[in-house]
Amino acid sequence: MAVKAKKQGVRRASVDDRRELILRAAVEVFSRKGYTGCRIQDVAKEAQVAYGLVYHYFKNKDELLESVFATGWKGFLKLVQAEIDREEHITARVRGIVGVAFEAYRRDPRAVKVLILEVGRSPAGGSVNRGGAFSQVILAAANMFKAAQQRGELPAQLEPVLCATMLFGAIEMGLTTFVMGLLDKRDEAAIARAQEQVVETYLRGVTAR
Amino acid sequence: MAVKAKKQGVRRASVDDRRELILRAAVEVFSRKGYTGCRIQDVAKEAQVAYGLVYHYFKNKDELLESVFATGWKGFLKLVQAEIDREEHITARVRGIVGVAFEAYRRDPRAVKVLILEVGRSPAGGSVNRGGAFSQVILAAANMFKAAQQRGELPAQLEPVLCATMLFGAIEMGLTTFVMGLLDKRDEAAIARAQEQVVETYLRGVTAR
Amino acid sequence: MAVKAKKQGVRRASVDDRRELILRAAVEVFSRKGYTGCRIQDVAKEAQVAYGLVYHYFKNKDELLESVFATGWKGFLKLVQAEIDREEHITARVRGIVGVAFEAYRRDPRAVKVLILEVGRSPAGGSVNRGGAFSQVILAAANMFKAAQQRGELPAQLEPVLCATMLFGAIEMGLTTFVMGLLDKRDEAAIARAQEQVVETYLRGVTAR
Amino acid sequence: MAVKAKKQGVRRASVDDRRELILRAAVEVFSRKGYTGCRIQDVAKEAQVAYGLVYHYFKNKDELLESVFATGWKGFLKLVQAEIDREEHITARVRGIVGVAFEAYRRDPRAVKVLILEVGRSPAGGSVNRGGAFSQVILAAANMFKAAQQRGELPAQLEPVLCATMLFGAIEMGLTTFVMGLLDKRDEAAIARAQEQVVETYLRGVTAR
DNA sequence: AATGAATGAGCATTCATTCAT
DNA sequence: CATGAATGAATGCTCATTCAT
Repeated sequence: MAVKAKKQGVRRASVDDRRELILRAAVEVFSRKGYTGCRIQDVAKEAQVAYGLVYHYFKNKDELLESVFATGWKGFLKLVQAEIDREEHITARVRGIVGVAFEAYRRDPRAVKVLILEVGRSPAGGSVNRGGAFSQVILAAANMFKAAQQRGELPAQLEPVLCATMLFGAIEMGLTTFVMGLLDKRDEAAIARAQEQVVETYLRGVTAR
Repeated sequence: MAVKAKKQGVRRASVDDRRELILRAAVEVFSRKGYTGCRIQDVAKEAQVAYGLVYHYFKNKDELLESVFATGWKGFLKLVQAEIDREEHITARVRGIVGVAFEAYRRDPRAVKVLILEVGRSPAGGSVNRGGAFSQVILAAANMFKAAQQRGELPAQLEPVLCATMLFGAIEMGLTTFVMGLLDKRDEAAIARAQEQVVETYLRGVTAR
Repeated sequence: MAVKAKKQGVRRASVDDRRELILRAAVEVFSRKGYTGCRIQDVAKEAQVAYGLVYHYFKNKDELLESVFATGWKGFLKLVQAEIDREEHITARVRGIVGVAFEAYRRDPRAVKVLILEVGRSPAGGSVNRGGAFSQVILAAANMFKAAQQRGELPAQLEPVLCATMLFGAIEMGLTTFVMGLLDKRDEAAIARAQEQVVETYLRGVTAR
Repeated sequence: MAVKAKKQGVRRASVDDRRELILRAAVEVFSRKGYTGCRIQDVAKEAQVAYGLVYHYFKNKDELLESVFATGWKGFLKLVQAEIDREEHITARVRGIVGVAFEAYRRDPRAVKVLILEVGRSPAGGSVNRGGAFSQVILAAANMFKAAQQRGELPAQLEPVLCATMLFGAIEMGLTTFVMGLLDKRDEAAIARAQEQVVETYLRGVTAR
């Protein structure tokens, strides 16, 4: 029985691996060629699997790309949520959130590039979910800001939703500076400085009176 | 000859009208369906001109979309540049730039939506030019910040390029809040408050020490 | 103006020709390969037009095949209707209808083969219309039989709808005998005898008491 | 050994059950989606067996469908043959054949629908066998009619093959009236009347002089 | 300049069939 | 026997672009 369980485990793992393999390949191709340029064939070739297997794991192209977002976003969301839930002063939480984002970029810049450049773009169908995923983070952060206001850690007159969108706007654009090549993405120190400046500027902006 | 000249004048005007007509139609369709979903046929139908006429005025689809950006961006850029060139304290200029962006949104939300959702996000081909257009504004603003630092209006330790990207990030996300429906886009007062908050937060962030 | 009208006429005619050309080609391929085996490419090749042109005139494969039915059926329907409307004894009308069907077979056996072998078969969508077209004839004939009953030309206890379906069933099977090769389709005399037998048997069946 | 035999017996029965199960599922799906729309996967799902198991019992899709016909047809054929072989007047035999067909419809309308809508109508591949199955009944009936003519029960000038095709045409169309919804398939009395009319009309048609 | 019919390469998607487990 | 993952050829359909009128 242990053996059988193990076998099933292996099989399961194998299945997950395959799916994961294709997903990774999709991220790769997607980040290189963008949404439109990404052909299923390229993904299959990149993953070194047969053409039709992609359709074994994903209903269609849209769902595949959807999953790319969902997966990448889910990981990010989880980490961000952990920072949001941290029982600390709002400044520490904001620092944490920015840190999570920059760390993600350092670890897998291509995945972040996809998330940054393609979120909100797509044929009608998918946009809902992606927009939804994005909204989710915004609203979670907005709640965090609202609570902070009630604890007196933040000026009451600020609109929490705007605080949230501006935070992620600052992060996004901070990273975009590297993604677009306006600053050198291989310069670790520059990335660190950018992170610092995003955090400090944002915090001063929302807290200083 | 006068008659002929007049005729030519009329014709030219007519030509420009046609071009303009198609361009406007492209913005319309583009904002509705996004880059990928925008078919030449849709544009022609929207402009109520014949299919092939689009190819008289634009070499191909890419050039058409390129022109959409160029035109929309050119107008925006001109106004932003005017604010950048204004001989005033950096805070006034920043206020001006944010004002220009929000005003543009109030006047033509669809065009702004296109600019926001599609700029810098595109299949390989056009990215250069569009990215270029975007970079242009960033770099112009970066220069403005650098000069402001030299005049002592801004802390010297800030990276000017990041100041610029963060400014536009804040603006973009401020507007995105409405584009994505997180805040009510028909609520004029909310838009005004958002503008105010974006400006104030940003300025406090970069100036407060 | 006359010239212009002529030109337009020519253009129209040309357009109709193209459509017609493709339609004929579709009948040809369809009768050879059946519904499933009929590839758009084959139709295009048969019509000697470009692949995409088929989609210029027909929305998709289904609509093309739909049109094949509609066209073929329309012609048949018109002739049958003429017989139905003839102001004569029911026996003469029935004779006329059978004559129309057999004549159509003599003239274009392939088209009749398509009509006979493919009616009622197809992906869900199309079947409705084809079934509808078929129902139309049945119901028209049923009305004819009902009127005949009221004129006392036919026993009152017969169900008119059944009279109609049985008539066309007799015709269909009479022709099927040749389509399936149970009787020699090149034997003109055999066809004539079959027509005779279908008519006589059917009429005796419904009239004799 | 007894045990083994028993086991084999059980296995055989089980095997037959499995085969039968798949066959039934095929009829089901086939009647719902038609020849083209019937995917192996659908059949497997309907039978609640694994995808590949279908290929243990049937060489390929064609053979599966072939078997559907063969099985359904075999049962029908057997009953029809029994009526054909009955040592009675031709009218009684015809009555019997019609009765068999209508009874089959009452018992399993879906299977009859498949037989009616798909027999003799198919892509090249399978047509031979299916057409063959159909021809078989026709020819058997034709022989019956020929013998009846020799016994003087039927006019000699009738073509026996045509008598046979017309009989099955009348039956087919009588049932088609319900299959196509021209008459209410839930109205038992209507079905009975239809059967009556088909028999009487046909018999009067072929016998009355 | 204006029209829209014609072209065909490109791509997503399906599905019968095989095969390792 | 049983399973369902894996394969890839086949094909419908789209849409940018050209061209005759």
